[in-house]
Amino acid sequence: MSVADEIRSKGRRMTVQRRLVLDALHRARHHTTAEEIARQIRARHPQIDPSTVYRNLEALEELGYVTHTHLDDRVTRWHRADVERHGHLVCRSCGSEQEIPLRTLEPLGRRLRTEQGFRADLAHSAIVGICRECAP
Amino acid sequence: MSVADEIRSKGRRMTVQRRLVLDALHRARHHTTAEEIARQIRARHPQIDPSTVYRNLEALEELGYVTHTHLDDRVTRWHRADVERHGHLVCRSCGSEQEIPLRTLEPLGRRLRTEQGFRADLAHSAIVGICRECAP
DNA sequence: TCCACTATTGCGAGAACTTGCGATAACCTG
DNA sequence: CAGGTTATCGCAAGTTCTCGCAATAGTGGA
Ligand SMILES: [Mn+2]
Ligand SMILES: [Mn+2]
Ligand SMILES: [Zn+2]
Ligand SMILES: [Zn+2]
Repeated sequence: MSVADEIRSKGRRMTVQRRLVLDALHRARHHTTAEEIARQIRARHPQIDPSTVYRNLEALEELGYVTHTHLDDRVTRWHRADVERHGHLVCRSCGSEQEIPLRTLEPLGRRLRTEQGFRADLAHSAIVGICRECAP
Repeated sequence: MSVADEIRSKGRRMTVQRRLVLDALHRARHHTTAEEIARQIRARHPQIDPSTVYRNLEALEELGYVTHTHLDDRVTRWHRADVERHGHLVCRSCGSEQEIPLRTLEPLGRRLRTEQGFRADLAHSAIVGICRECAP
């Protein structure tokens, strides 16, 4: 079953706008911003409103094709849901970003699960701190 | 040395606006939003611009009197720097917030420190997930 | 192939900040 | 306790994302 058929089977619709957002996420290697996706799409299709891009990212996330993470403070980063998940370390001094395997974060996940009954998504927000180069 | 003197000794100035922001943070028990602080101050001093509140929160953070955390996605929460730090668990289903002692997060902090040389600030961003009540 | 239903769109307005700028007022110095 | 320096302010405009609404266009069924 194609993605379009899957989407339709859930009572949603496959529009040209939705397809374009999905394509843009496929072309992007890593996490992109909604603004960047909107910029790319509007370069060829200026009539497509940015709000449509934001709404489609949300819809595609509900449908399970897309997720988002938060790297530095404000911006939301979007990416396909089928790429391997990983955590992020962000240096608040130099801004450098580093990926870490989820395995490193798992012990904390297990602890929160058993002690608090909380199922943590430890890849959702980057961990902020000071990187090796910036530490005195 | 008073806070005002400390601030002046760093080449900054103690204005009525800055004092009001500091007072508002002192009155607030926990994390507040910039908007809430601006609302309180403007109730008595309508001529004070919201942008002044935003700029003062930033300045007071640089000066070391204030810090911020991120609970759910969009809003930044501000609080005095001298209150005890703690982590947060936020449920993405029901939105509930729960505080957890930093002690729970410390093992991960040590691991990131030794394996990556990264000094993590694990209280800066809340951990997102599904709480006990919302889990099936 | 045509139709009715309604998910989705574009647009305008709004929320929540951010930024540039000229005016104001802290503050240090003497 | 003036006077000059400049940090800080208020204001206006810009940015990024959100939301309500009427028009449009995918869809499944006839
Ligand atoms: Mn932050
Ligand atoms: Mn998020
Ligand atoms: Zn760094
Ligand atoms: Zn919950």
